[in-house]
Amino acid sequence: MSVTSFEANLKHRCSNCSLREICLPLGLDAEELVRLDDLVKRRRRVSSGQHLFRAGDPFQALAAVRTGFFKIYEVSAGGHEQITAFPMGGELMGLDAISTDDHRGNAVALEDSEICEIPFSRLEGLLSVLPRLQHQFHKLLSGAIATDHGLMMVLGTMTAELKVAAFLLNLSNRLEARNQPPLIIHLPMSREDIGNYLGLKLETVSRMFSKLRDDGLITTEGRKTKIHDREALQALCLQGPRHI
Amino acid sequence: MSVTSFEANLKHRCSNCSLREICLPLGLDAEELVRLDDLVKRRRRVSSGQHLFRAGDPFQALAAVRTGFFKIYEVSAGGHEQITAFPMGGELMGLDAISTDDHRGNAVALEDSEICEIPFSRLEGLLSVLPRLQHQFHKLLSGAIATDHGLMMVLGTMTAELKVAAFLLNLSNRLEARNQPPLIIHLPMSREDIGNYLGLKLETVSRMFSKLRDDGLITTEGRKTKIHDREALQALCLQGPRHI
DNA sequence: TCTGCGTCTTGATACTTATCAAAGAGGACA
DNA sequence: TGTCCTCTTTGATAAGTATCAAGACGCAGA
Repeated sequence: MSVTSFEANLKHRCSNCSLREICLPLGLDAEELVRLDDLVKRRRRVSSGQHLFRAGDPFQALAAVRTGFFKIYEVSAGGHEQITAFPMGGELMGLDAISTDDHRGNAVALEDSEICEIPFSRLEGLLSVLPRLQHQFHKLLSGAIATDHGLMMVLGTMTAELKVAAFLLNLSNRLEARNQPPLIIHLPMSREDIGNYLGLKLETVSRMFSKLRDDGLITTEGRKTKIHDREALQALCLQGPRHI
Repeated sequence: MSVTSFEANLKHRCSNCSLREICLPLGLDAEELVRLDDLVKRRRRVSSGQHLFRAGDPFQALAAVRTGFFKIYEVSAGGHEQITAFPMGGELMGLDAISTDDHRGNAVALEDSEICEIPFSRLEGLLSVLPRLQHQFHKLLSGAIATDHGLMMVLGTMTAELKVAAFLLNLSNRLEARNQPPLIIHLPMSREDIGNYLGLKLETVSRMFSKLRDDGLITTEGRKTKIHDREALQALCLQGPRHI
């Protein structure tokens, strides 16, 4: 197993984490942060291509992405795979497992990554005594639902071109929320992964990248994508197919 | 406003509710049930076609469906609507609003319905002192995420015929979980609603109903649908498109 | 640097679903 | 009971995306 632990030094604490405004610590005071830090002892590296958990694994802990990128996919009874999320820094993985005590999704690192492990039963204990942490946790759960609804909207109402545009804008916005350059996107996932996520085939994804490039909205260099006209991308998503 | 209150008599208590094994009360003892009942004072009727809440409304309470059927739809910035759920008895509405303090979705009753209103800030207070209720609430939130992932799977991987088959099976399973006849489905939503939910046009939905009927899997009589061969429907969903 | 292999792009064609159109069925209300 | 209106079904055609196929590109390892 290439998933290794590394020491919980000062750099690896919620109180110092650059993602604390996005993740569980949001809104906590210093004393509460200590309690949370005490819980989130285990930080782990997950190297590119490694699974952090698989469907059927017993659920014991949530995982927050610290650095890197993951993909979460589920496999239907019929064997079809569907990627349900591409979690990045500050996002929680495993929330859907609370209801069954087993993981439903599979989590794979798309690049060398680090995660913080949050033992769930201990977290629930802490929630009871830290109302602000409880509320923030509920906000994160609720936000995950809202995010999923956003993807449903994409899957249900958009054409291939709009899906890809919305996908790039989504990444751009999430980078911006993390104070990273929002217009330079290094996609860690393949065209096939993007297609799976968006309900498209990889060839169609590739064509739509080409179309957006030909229309001057983006430039592409393999997986490195630059957004040239963010407003036009947004307008495209807003207005929908041209004929409407 | 046709949303009216009715008295909280004995029949309208979590402890006597036929849905208590599906809803928030699951796993609570008698004493805990009293505490929850105390919270869920307000029961309301919502007549067919009425909105219970709209996007933008301040979020103050969750709502549990007691009887009847709702649809939840969201409107994108571009004005496209997407139905994200058809909640029925025992299911919570408004979970996605916790993260923003405003509702994102719109809830409309598809038939005369009754709901239980759960003031959210008071609920959070109660969760802190009732660990079992807290855990059940987290399970319901988590289950909502898992349900959404199931819909993503449908939207992203299935053809029109499979989508409709999966939709009917989903309803059938939910009826069964409520001890209602699982093979007789009275659809309270239009073909257009079903299509919106599944990412299809209403004509396509109609054609797929006809196809399933011609294949002997169901019979239809307007919105009343009977499942004749549940196993075949399940097999259809499992195996995917014939050519695979 | 060269080779090999997986990923990506592009093209031609087939298939699925949307669109446009019209007729039929069902329910609400007078 | 009859009429109106909405919803549903069905058909013909168009559009969008998948499929099949081949070549280009890029990266890892020799």
